[in-house]
Amino acid sequence: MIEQGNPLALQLSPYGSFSNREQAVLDQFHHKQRIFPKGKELVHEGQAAPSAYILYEGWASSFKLMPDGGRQIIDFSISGDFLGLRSVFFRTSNHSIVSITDIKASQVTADDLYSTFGSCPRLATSLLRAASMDKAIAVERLVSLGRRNAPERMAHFLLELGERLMVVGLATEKGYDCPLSQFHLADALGLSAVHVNRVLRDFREEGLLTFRAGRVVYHDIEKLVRFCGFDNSYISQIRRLLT
Amino acid sequence: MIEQGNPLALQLSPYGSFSNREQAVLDQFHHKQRIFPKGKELVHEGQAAPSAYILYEGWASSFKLMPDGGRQIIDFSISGDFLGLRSVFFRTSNHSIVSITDIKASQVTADDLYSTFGSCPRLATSLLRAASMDKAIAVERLVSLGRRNAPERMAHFLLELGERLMVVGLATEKGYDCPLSQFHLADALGLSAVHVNRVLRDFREEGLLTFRAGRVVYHDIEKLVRFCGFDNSYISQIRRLLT
DNA sequence: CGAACGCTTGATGGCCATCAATCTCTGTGG
DNA sequence: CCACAGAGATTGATGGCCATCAAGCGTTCG
Repeated sequence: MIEQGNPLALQLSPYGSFSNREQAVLDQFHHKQRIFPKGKELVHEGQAAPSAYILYEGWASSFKLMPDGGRQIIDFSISGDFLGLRSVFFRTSNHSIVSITDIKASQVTADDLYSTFGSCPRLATSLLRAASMDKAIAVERLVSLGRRNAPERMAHFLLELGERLMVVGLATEKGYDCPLSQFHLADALGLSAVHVNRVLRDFREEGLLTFRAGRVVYHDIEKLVRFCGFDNSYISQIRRLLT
Repeated sequence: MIEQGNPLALQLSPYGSFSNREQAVLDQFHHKQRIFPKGKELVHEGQAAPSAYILYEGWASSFKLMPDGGRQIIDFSISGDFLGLRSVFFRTSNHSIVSITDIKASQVTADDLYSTFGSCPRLATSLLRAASMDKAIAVERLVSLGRRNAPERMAHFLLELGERLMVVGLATEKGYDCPLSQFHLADALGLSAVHVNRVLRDFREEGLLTFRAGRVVYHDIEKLVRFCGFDNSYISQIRRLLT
């Protein structure tokens, strides 16, 4: 029942399988996809953004700029994620969204969404659940920034990312490809890029994991999990249903 | 059209006025309210929580406990807020919710919600919007923890709280009553209680604001706003429509 | 009246930001 | 084909913000 080539369906499918009609709506979104180049600003903070996006391939980041030029990355988006859902309900978004790599995405207007809500209420519920998980991730990031030190933050973040990528088939228990720079990590974890570098070096020297040349390789994933107290239940609820 | 005595209606009303029928549904929730004592655990992390709550009076906090005994407060809930919406869609919640004061709240079951969605789709949309704003607040907290120092965090937090309280008529431009201890502030802002104390002392000595004996009094609110770069647009969208 | 809780202030130290310099790699234009 | 620029990675030195430890105070409540 699940179309393998549709990551959005993959992300939503754990919440129940879809009827033909619902599948058709999902595929309709899927076929409207376009290509956006790396560095393209999809949503600008403070500006009206009448449409959202479904991301099918590539990476994007949502962030907020500080008056002093600093940047706080709220989240990274990967294959199958919804972008800018918030900006559909409010007039303006409170953060910007920019593609990190070239991406394939389809634009979804507010009207698309509202009509979907009307004709396929179960899809609406699925969306709500996806949004809920979105918030769960934000909560975990909050905990990281508030109560974990730099190495714990890094470990937790990289493990979480791996779990999310595994849901859409882009990671194994060995590791995953990751186009993020150390600056990206720094801005997401509330650290300086210099310190990110040191933490990654320590991880390498202690045989925990290697992040190099755009690839994350686990060396001792269980030690990592223990070290930062990673509990994947908020993500694996999904995976358990998939496999 | 707005019933003055129903804070939930007050919080949702900015998104459009309600029909009689919708108002009736809201009032139905309103009349099921019960009293819970201070310190009551409404939702326990990791446990099934089949129902959510609508808070009508008093304060609550949602938080996550760390393995080392530390605590990260995710958010405080005030009059009119929805509690544990997440735990309705997932089997388990990823954080606990405990009342800080005695509270009046009504329990809302998952079935209540689903049937509301069916009969009053505009209420469903209102809820989605409320949840969206919830996330906006989480995002602001993320930015605070990631990129602001202690005094900026404090100022931003107290201003945001004031704006939220003003929406439900519990704050003026002079200040507001606030039952939070310095430990609460510390656990929300990712600081130690000792440092919270020092920051508040500095605010007092510099004539910015006074937080004492359960009351926050602004002395120079504009300087505060400038100091931490507070932008209330994500909350005031609501207030502007109310007044 | 003692205990518990929250608030307050001082002293010490560690984590991580900041500044600065070097190195690699990639792409680009002369 | 090479020189050059620019982005990202790496390492060292210095210092500041804030955690931690410790002690004393006021208030509330059983």
